[in-house]
Amino acid sequence: MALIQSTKDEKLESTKAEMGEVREENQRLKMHQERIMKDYQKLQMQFYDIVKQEAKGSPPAAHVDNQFEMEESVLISLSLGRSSSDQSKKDEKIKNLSKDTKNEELKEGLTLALDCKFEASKTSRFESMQISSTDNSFEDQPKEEMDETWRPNKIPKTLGSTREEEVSQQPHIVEKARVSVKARCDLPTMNDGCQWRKYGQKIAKGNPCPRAYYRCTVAPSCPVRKQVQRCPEDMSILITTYEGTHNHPLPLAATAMASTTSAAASMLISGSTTSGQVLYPSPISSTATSSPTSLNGLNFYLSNNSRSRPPYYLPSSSLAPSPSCPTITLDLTTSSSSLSQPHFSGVLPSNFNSQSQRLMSSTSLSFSSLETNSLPVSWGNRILTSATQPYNKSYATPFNLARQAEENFYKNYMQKNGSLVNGQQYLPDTIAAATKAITSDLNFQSALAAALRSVMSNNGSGSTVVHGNQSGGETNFGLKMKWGEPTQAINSTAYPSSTPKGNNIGCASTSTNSQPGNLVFLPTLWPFAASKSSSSSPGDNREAHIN
DNA sequence: CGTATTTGACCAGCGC
DNA sequence: GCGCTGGTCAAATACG
Repeated sequence: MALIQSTKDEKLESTKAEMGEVREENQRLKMHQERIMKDYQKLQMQFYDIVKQEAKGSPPAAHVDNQFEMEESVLISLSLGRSSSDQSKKDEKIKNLSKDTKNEELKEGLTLALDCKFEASKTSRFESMQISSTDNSFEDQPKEEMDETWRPNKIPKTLGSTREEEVSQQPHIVEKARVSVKARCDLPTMNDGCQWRKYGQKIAKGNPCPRAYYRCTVAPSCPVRKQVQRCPEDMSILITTYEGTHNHPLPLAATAMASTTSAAASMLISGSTTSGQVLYPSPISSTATSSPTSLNGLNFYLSNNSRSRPPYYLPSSSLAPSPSCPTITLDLTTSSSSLSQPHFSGVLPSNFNSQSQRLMSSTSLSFSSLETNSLPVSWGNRILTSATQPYNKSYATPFNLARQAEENFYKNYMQKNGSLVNGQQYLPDTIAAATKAITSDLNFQSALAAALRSVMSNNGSGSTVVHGNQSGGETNFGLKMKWGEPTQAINSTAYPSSTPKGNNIGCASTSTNSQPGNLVFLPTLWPFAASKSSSSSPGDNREAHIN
């Protein structure tokens, strides 16, 4: 009996102890919550202050803390190509945020920088640019292309014959390019708004991390593939390589990535075709070791830091200098000193009929406007998770009301700019549109071309800095090219031709003869969401885990 | 049970 | 021709 009693006592004691622990934990959580709420309210106050000040026409408060800064850093990219300084970018962003501004010019800027959807229908400004990709819809695409599947390894075989003829008949199509996006992401894949089905996984040579192969499943015949691989140097970095053309309407969320990659690819293509020369890059698509000094929105590197990374840095083995697949890498991981510095890395194809005459260089642009661990919302589900979860409106606390007000503010803003789908933010739109705005700019292209020519004529030594600058607040970008010592001479032949496809993410074709200065495509920007995919939030995308 | 993922097999390209 | 490698297929398996 006494034994039973003592056992009960023990249980009681242990339960009490457990309760105590739980209570303590509860207290800690409460404190944590209070702290978060305080932070939030503080941020909110700052936000309203800024909006208020903006309404008065005065500059925004200088101080922002991390959270706001993160948001800001995202939005900074909205003004890429438009403003010339960080402060002006901030101002721009603030202006953008004050949605009700009557400033038409500002609206134009917004449209230019933000709104993929608007711009798709807006043909005046970039008419010359909007060629195939926006039009590569069902109606305009030849049926054989519609049904065509991705044949990365078969490209060289098709070069000689009908393919080339097709290419010549389709001036809008540039050669096939791959766009890889390098971003920090804890998730198995970046959430780019599309639906993907995993169809394979392979261990690539030189990289212990398996490479996963995905196929777009938004439409059954969609030839778009992507490869996902972790960067072995930093496992938190995810390298996603896109290839192919969506032959179906994209969900808005997906247009973001498509636009971004397309812009990157167009830059890659236009740069190469403009120069009329082939850069045989290092087999490494590297981020530049030199930090850009030009902060005017865009920095374009050509550097010889090829040895700085192991070969497996490449997102795809086939991305090793492939004649048929020039690759550009959007590096969203660089935490540079300037938050607004974009970063691209481009891997251009070698001259495919020669022994590799190499120029140990790569092109790179940085779009790392976010802090190191931050992804655009829909790419990193961490943030998105909070965005997709509706606030519990049953609690009509001042806190919640304020939050709802702010939510509505953003919602209106995003809806106005076509970047909100089902109440969710898709910040890649931001980057995508910014990229597009940049690459759509003829000045940029000409500056790029000039820089390339300059670099070429420099014969691989020294550095060249070219600034394309258009005053009047329209475009302003810096183009910086750093050049190292090429291991071999540049081979000045044109890009090889490849699979002819209008490609919103960089796949397109030209004939063997490059067409200088011919930017051939722009992102696919569907003004509507696909019926199937529009209902799918990024969280709905089922993507397999690597490992 | 339907759909997605896994994973070994297979195929093509390429270098030697 | 052979081996290596990347990419894809498809049967088996897992999952909801």
